[in-house]
Amino acid sequence: MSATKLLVLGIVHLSGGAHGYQVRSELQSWGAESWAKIKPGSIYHALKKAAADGLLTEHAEPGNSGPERVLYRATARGRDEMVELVRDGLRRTHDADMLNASIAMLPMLTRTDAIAQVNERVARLEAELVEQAKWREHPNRDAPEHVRDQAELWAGHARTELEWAKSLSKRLSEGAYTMADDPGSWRTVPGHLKMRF
Amino acid sequence: MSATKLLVLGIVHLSGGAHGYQVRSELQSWGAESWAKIKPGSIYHALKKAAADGLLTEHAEPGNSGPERVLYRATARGRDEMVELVRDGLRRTHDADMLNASIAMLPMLTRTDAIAQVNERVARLEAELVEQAKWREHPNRDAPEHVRDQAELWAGHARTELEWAKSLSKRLSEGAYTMADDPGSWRTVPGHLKMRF
DNA sequence: GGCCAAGTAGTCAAGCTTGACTAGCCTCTA
DNA sequence: TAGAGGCTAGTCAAGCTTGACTACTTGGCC
Repeated sequence: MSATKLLVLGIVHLSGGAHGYQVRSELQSWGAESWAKIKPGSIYHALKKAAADGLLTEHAEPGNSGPERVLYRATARGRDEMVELVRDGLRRTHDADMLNASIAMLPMLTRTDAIAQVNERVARLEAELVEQAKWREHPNRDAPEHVRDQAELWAGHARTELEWAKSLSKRLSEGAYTMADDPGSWRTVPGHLKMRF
Repeated sequence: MSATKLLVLGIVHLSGGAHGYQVRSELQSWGAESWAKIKPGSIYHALKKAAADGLLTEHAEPGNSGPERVLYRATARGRDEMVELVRDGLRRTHDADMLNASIAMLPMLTRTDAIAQVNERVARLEAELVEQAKWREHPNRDAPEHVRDQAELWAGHARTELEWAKSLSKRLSEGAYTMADDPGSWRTVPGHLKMRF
């Protein structure tokens, strides 16, 4: 699960530099503990790891008020890696956490790129549904009955996701959201103004 | 994620004693690596942990042909704990892995119990959908636009799951599947015959 | 003025998961 | 008949996640 990594990198990028607790609070205000199941401990770990990997830089800040804290800033490599993670998360099926995280970080992509990735997802879901329908005609004798039944649920989820992805693609085409290449995006608006989109 | 624990305990119970590789193969034949994302390493770990916790017993078997191996058998406490895990997984929303694992182990429950748990899930999903609809009328200004959009996807999944759970409940009421209290269940059929339901 | 609750900021050990690796046996084939 | 490849069976270190814990500050209330 690199959803944690994606979200943590994303918040640091969007806010133009942040310390651990800030990342934690921001994710909390997005309701991310519930849909991404991220606990505080993981956030601090992910920040340190990303810094060790050269995706973020660490600046120790003496606590002006309150305890000492560490400021993290994005590096160019970090941004590239994160954009790649978002693209991957949009395409990859069977990974709800990554999808959720990627949606949250959608405006990191340019509009055309985002549309391309979402369309790729649509294509994959359609292919998997075809595959699954085939499987249902020739069920595996080894798998018990209720395991086959479970496949039914998965197919339902896939159809829901398919409709949703199609409508997202459409909305993006119609100009919804402020994407990376739009005026007023996180790339063109200075630091502390970014967090309130 | 205790889905691993549930599946591992479940296979050992259903087969009436198994060694690690057997559990691994059985899960593989169910396609469990894909829907439960379980890797071999986790299986061996889960078996050892369960044995340490008194949920399984360990019997070293000298390898008659091939390497040495360890036989695991279920204990009474292990069965109780597993039944509780299945019930919990059926009720708990927001945890796809547990739900999948619980469905796979559905016949561990008695029919009336299973129906009760599934109905509880239905009730919870309905409540959450109401909650979510309320939230959509008064969206949180702090959360960016696409995060709200993501909620849309979740609602879609919830509706799919709701329909599915209702139909499962109905099928169970109509006598589908061989449950724990039915003749021919895993509780009444001797050991090595159990794996082919 | 003093004390408690809540907020800020983060550490740490323990536990689970992952991916790569070991090692013996069996079967087929050149 | 030697070797490759695959199946059986499992180990292990490294990495990620979790939950509990520390410590300091601020604000409010009696």
